[in-house]
Amino acid sequence: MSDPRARNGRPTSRDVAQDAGVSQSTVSLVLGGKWHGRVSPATARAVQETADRLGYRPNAAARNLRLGTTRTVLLVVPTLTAPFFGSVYIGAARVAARHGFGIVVYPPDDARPAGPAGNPAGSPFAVPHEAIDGIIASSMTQQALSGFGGTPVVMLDSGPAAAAPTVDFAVEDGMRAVVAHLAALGHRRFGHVAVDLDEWTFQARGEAVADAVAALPGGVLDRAAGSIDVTSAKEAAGRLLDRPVPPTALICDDDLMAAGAYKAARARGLDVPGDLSVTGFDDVQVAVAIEPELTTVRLPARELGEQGMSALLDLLEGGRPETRPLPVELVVRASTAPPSTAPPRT
Amino acid sequence: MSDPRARNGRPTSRDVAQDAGVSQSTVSLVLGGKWHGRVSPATARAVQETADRLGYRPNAAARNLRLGTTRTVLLVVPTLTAPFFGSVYIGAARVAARHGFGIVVYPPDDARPAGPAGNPAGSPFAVPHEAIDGIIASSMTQQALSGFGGTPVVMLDSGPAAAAPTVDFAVEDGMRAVVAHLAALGHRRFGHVAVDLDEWTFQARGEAVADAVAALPGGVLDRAAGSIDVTSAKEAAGRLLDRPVPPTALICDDDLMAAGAYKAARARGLDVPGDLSVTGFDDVQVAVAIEPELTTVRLPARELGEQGMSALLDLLEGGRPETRPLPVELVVRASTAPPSTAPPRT
DNA sequence: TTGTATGCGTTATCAA
DNA sequence: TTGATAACGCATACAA
Repeated sequence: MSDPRARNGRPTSRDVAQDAGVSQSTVSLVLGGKWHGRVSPATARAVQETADRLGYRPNAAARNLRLGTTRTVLLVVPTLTAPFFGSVYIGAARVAARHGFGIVVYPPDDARPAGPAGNPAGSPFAVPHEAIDGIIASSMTQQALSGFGGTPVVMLDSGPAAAAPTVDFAVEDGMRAVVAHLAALGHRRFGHVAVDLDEWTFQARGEAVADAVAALPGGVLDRAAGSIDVTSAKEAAGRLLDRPVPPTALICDDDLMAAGAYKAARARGLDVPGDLSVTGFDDVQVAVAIEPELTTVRLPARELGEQGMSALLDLLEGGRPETRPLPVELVVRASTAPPSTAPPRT
Repeated sequence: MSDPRARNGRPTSRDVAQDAGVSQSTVSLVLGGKWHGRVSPATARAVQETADRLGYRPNAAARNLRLGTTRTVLLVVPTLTAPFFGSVYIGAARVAARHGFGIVVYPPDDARPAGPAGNPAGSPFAVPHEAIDGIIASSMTQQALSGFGGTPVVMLDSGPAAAAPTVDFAVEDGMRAVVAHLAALGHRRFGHVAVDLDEWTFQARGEAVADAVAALPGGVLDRAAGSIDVTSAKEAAGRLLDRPVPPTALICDDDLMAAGAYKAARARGLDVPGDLSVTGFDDVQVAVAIEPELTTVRLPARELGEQGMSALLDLLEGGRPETRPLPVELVVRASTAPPSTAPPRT
């Protein structure tokens, strides 16, 4: 016997064929939906019925092997604990569904499978071992991209310098809009609460803030970095607030960090926005959960997913997808106001 | 020619064999890591080198077909926009990795693929068509479970009545602890801001609150339902607060809803916790992002994922996994205090 | 209208 | 120590 595995209880198309008294190819034809004019309606109906009765479900591995395609793409995201990526998924899944594709999500997080037992780590087996046609990688560092082999990849929110087709946000526009808004309110002394991650989007945000403030007569910028959580952001914001001449506005790289900035302000008896203006970035749920509601930059996450999937589809068909940065939108809410001390007159 | 598809540029083990001047089975042995004592070290090294040089990656579909197993399980979650499920994933992925399994996430959300083009909707092809060994379904309604065919399933947070092995939280204990905490503070008039979803966990929460309040001398309970978002929760809480005799404590089914309750209170000039106590459930990020920080019930999400994966592994090996509800923990923070008006003395 | 034969790329058995 | 060979389940070209 050369059959090493326990024969799974699942019926095969052969079983269906046998039970229905037809050949396996007929079953394949019928269940594949391409029997019209090739199989008699009566036979087709019979086959369909036996398949249902037996609870037949095609073996995906066999089908994939035969077809050479899985109509499945992998969405790789840096984390699942940020609601942002849920929206990216929804956008991508919608477009995918329209083309008969499925999407699975693969968050590297901290727990990568080691590959099938018995294989040395670092072997080609160590990468996600699902059968997929392509990959959409969102907001990853460049180095995280290694190991995808020859699989077609579209990168999201990873900057124009990426080694693959990419869809980006116009984050620079967003930061410029933030600074302009704050400047119009009268602010000149800014603090940038930055994310301490080596990803394009945060670097771009940082540079845009620096440039915009530098271009502002009398503008001065201070900066502190932290990780994307409330406590770390509170500390970073606190450092800025404790300077001899503190900023009158805190520009945060992320909405959650803005919540931390609120806390730093409150701990120092500062009112937001009366004594300190605060802005966020992303416009996720938390922006309207905190009080006062946050002035922030809305990132069209769903659209990012849509465009990313479209680009990948294009790529899979041999095209060379071209994309433009997605426009972002400043959402002014209640966390920004004129500074309490008059700005220095020039 | 019976090869309908474009031969993908990817090298096969045959290519490697040819290039290395050995047979395909030798390549398989070497790359499979089981060549010790069966292939000469020199040959093994040569094969390994050619494989690397050619960038060989094994075809997952073929391997899956041959092995009859994919060492991949599907984690099905109701949504990806709630950070809770990110933690569930991490837990499951950790356990999976230890056993050489991978996990992909499948959020049904609103965008299901329609199945390969040409197949009638509702056919067996309409389900997630990846090749997987098992399914972990978290916090789903019972009906969403249909269509999984004969694939082994473990359900998470879906109640003991589920038609499959299940891992649950002791949510009733959590709600009892909340009511006890509030009662000890002196509260007697409670409002339950409930989630308007037909999932076990919310039903259990509602019943536990009702029972606990009923068991409390002088306890009265009011109730309003809404969806899991700030605005809806604010409205629901507002309805409770506008009663002729409003509650002195609002028990929310979810942390995000508690944020909405804060807003309803603030809109009515009520101080939290001075005039109104508020509690949440889940203990996700937002609980410490809002002010005052939220008294809530911590759900060990990661552990849920771990236990779920362990149970599935057990199931896949033919076992009958037994699990106990996971203990939850009341986390007292700053949103609860004695009621401002003395409780009615009995 | 239906059945037979073939191959997808891999792993495992067996013979050399 | 190595190579030929079969089989996994399916979709298709082709023959009947």
